[in-house]
Amino acid sequence: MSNIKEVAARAGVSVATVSRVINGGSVVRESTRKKVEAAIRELRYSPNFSGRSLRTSKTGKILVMLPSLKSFYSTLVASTEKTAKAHGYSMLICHTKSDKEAEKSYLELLKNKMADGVIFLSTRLTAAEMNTLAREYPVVQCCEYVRGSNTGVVSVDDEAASFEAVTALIARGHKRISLFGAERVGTASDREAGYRRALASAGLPVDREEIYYDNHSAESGRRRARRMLEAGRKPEAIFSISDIISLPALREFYEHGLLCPRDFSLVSFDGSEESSVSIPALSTVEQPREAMGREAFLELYNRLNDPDYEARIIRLPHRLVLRETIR
Amino acid sequence: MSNIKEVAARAGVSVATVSRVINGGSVVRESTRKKVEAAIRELRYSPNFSGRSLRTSKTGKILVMLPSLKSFYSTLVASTEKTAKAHGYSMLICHTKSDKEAEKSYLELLKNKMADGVIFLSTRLTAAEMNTLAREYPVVQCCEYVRGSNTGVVSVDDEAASFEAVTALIARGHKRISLFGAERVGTASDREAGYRRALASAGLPVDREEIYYDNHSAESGRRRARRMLEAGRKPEAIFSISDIISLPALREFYEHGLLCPRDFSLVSFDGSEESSVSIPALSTVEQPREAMGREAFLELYNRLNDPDYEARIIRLPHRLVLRETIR
DNA sequence: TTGTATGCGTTATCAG
DNA sequence: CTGATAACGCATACAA
Repeated sequence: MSNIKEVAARAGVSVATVSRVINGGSVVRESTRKKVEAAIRELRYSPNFSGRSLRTSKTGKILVMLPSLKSFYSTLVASTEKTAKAHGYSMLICHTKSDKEAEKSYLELLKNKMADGVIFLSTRLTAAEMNTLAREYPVVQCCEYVRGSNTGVVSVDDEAASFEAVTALIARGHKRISLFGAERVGTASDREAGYRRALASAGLPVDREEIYYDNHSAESGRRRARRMLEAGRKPEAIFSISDIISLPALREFYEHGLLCPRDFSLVSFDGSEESSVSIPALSTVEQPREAMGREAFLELYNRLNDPDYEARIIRLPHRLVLRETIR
Repeated sequence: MSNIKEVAARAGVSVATVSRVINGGSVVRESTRKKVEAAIRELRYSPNFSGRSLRTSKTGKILVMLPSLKSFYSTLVASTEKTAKAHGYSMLICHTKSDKEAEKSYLELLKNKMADGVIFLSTRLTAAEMNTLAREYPVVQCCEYVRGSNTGVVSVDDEAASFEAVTALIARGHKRISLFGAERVGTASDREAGYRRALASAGLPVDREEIYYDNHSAESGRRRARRMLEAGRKPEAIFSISDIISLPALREFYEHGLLCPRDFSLVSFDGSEESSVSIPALSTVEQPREAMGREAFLELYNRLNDPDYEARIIRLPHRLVLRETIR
């Protein structure tokens, strides 16, 4: 409601002085500072960010592109935000629903000077589009990322983690291991690569019929299971690239009388809250969400403060958690 | 990068004309419009929102306060956003973690003129604080809300729905029905009221020992179950005010050898995605998320366009879905 | 240590 | 139908 001019008038000083008090850093006589602060309080003044960012061409805001609201992201995003806040930034969440158009529309906020940078937790952009974007704005991809992009990247070693997960299945004596995967995104390919390497290492053949591609949604979990059953196959062991896929798949199998680990084994990816709560509890590759969220912001922050900062690829350690879905 | 002045220069017109083209509505000769549009394209111009909103004192943005990222909110929020977009607004998600300070800090965006209004999907504000806020800004509460607030409200009839849920339990012959509830928020009280009325209607006593208060988190689900077992009680039937609480509770009981519906029954609230995927699938009160998200925006929109608009309380129909957790 | 003046990018008023 | 210009709220260079 009130503006800096009114505060200045009330405090009997100029707007410049009020600005100095607000932003700190400058030398202001203690007594004037007191007066100004009193005026600010009395008028319940808050700076107008449009005015400020018009002037400074900074917004103090970053975007986080979220494909869906699931609790896996809750702690991750909380960690990003905490770190951001500690560095004077606030965070705005963009709910993209894995929709490219929605994503692009949110990206307009960058062009419109409503935000200074962006962290992708998932994206539908191509590598080319991503690179174009990153040339102009600070960009970091976290967890998932597209291959061949020159943005900052924070992730686990998806290939190695998947290798480990599938190897655990093999160690339990499983020979026919299906992949519930997804095409396109770099992360999914890496996980598939780990799957293939694990089979190869064990001298097991890769059966193309055992690879089930679909998108990254809950429905797709059920769909994969149904496809498998309709093809006349019963699961023996499954490596699934995401908890979000695993849970509905488990449910679908359950509805067909197939239970884990009695009838088959499953190892999944993400280490979401749900993985430890579900019945049976999922064996899964846990990603260090706290650290990932933090590092994602920090990487962005470097670039935010230095246009010439060279983007890094940051790999964080995963942890394979074996629970009830493996025999 | 480029601004309206550069576009004007390139098109050989004044900035006023460019503005007219951008905003439509005004009469502009077809040929000049073409020229301007070409210039905009060539310069890849996007309007600077800070400049615009400084001038118009509108932002075209609304805030959505989200206590946590869970898939229950995914479709709801998607529906809000779709409706918002259709009305020329974009939506920013604020991840409050049910933390009052975080909430307040996001509310600054209103004061800072970064957003025009706010939808709460949950809040820690008191009724007084909520009312103060609503006097100054457009505010709607959706799903959950605090009692005695004069904001717009969109919800189901929590009392009636709970009555129905508990009555279903009673109809199955259950006599000792525990409540997994929460104090404070209006919604939780309403659900508790429905629970009490159902018991009373059936001539069943309310045993205070069977009421388990705690907060609205996943951990609290396990905690409640543990408390019950530690008190030497086995569950017979449970009415839980949220799926997010029910699932971990089920898991905790399961770890103690207690299974649903073999050993006890449970009816829950929300109708989240997880409720139909879990094993066993939850019996739950389904909220019409799509409609709720839509109506929440619409209610806000009314107030956005008319400061004198009188806030309404909008009740939407729920649906009791009986699945596997009830015998 | 403080004040004055300018301009950030936009829209809207007013004149032409 | 179009152009010139003031004003929105703020931070800062420069003057004092």
